Amino acid sequence: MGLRAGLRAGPPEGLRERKKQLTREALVRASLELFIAQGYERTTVDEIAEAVEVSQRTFFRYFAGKEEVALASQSRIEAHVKTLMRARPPEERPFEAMRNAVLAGWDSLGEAIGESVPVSLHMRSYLLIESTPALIAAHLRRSMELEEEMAALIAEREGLDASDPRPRLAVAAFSGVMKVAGRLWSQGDDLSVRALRDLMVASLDSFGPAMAADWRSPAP
Amino acid sequence: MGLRAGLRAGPPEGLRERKKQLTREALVRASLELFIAQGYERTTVDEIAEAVEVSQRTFFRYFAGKEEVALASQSRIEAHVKTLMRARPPEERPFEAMRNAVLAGWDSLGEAIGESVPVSLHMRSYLLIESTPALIAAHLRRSMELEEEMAALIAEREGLDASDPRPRLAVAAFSGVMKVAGRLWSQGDDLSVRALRDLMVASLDSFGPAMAADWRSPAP
DNA sequence: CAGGCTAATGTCAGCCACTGACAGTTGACA
DNA sequence: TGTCAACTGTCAGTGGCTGACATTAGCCTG
Repeated sequence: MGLRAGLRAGPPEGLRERKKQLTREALVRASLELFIAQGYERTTVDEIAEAVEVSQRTFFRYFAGKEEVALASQSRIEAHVKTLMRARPPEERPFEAMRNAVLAGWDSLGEAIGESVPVSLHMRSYLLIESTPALIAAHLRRSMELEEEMAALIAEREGLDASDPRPRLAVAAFSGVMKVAGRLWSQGDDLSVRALRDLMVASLDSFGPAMAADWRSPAP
Repeated sequence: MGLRAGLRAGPPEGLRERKKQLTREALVRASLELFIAQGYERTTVDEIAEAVEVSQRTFFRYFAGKEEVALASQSRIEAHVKTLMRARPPEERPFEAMRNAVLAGWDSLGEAIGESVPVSLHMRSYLLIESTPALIAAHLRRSMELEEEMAALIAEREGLDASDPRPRLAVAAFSGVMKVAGRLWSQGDDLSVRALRDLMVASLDSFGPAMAADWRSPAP
C-alpha cells in the first residue's frame, strides 16, 4: 500500500482494470459524439464498436444496450446526487434536502462525470435525450427508480415506516418539478449548466405559488 | 342518411371499416391474453399474428410496435380522461378539475375501453405494464405527453400564456401523485378498480399534508 | 352486375439490436 | 515460466421492424 502517488479516488487495481476503464470511457465518448453528430437512431452499434476498434460483442459486454450507453453520463450524476443526499444534515426537511443535494450535484458536475466526458458534451447528450423518444422513455424509467431510492432514503431520515406514502408523494412532486425545469431548459436557447440550475431554482420557487394561488387574480 | 337504425355512437362506415375494427380488437385481445399468460418478452409478434390469423406484416400496419398494442387499452382511458377534462366546468380550479376528470374516467371505465376488452383483462394488463420494465418506460413517456396536453388545456382554461410554467408544475405534481397511487395499487393485493380509485383519492388527500407538515411531530 | 379503382393484406428480403456458444488471447499470480 | 481466469473475437441465430411488390377484396360507377 501507499506505493502509488498522485491519484485521488479509486486506485486502478492493475493493468487489466485500467484497460477496461479506458475501453468503457472510449465507448461512452464515441457513442455520445456519434449520437450527437448523426442522431441516436441513425447510429448503429457496429459503428460505435468500429470507432473504438472493438467487436460489437464487446460493446454489449460493457453495456446492456444502446440506451444504456446514451444514459451513461446521466447515470453518473444520479449516483452523485444520491451520495450527496445521504450526506445532507438530518435537520433539513425532505424538500430542502433534495433541493440542496440536486443543486450541489450540478455545482460539482465536473467531479461527477469525470474527465473522459467534457461538460459541454454531457450537456449536449442531455439535450439529445430530451429530444429522442426512445431515450426519453428510458430516462423516465431510470428516474422512477431514483425516485424510489430517494423516497426510501427520506423515509429513513424521518424515521418513517416503509409503507408510509408521504415520502413517495414528496419525491414525486419534487422530481416532477425537476422534470419541468429540465424540459424548459432543453427548449430554451441557453444550454449552459448555469441556465439549467437557474431554471431549477426558479421552478422550485414557483412551485408553492403554483399549487396554492388563484392564478386568475392578478399576481400579488 | 338516416337509413341505419338502432346504433349508438360511431356508425360503422361499411363492411371494410367494420372488419378493420374487428381485426384491431382481436389483435389487442389476443396480445393482452398472451402477454398475461406467458409474459411480455416471451411473447413474439409472430405468435400474436398467428393467434389472430393475420400476417406479421399486418400486425405492424395496425400497431407501430409491440409496446403500442400492450398500451392500447390504457390509451383509451387517457383519451377518455382528456375528453372529460375538456368538459369540466370552468369554475373548477386546476387540481379540482383534474381530480374530477380522472375519477370520473375510472368510474366510467367500461364505456372507455369498450366491450372488446373486459374490465378484468384491462386491469391485469395494467398490472402487466407496471411489472414490465420496457412497458413502464413506454408508459411513462406516454404519460409525459398526456401531461403536456393537460397543461396546455389548463393554461387555456385559466387564460394563461403558454410560456407560464405554473400549469406544467401543477400537472407534474398531480400526475406524480397518480403514479404513486398506481404503484401502490399494483403492489397491493386488491386488484379491483374500486381499490385503485380509493388509493387515488387517498393519495390526493394526503398530498397537501405530505408537502406541508412536519412529519416528525406526532400526527395531528 | 361487370369491371375498374383503391384500400387492405400477404410474401419476401433485409437491417439492426441483442444473445449464446465456443475459441483465442492476454493480464495475474504462484 | 507456466497455469489459471478474465477478457475479447467470431459465428450463428432470434426477434422486432421496414420497404417493395404482388395479390386479394370491398367499393363505386355506368
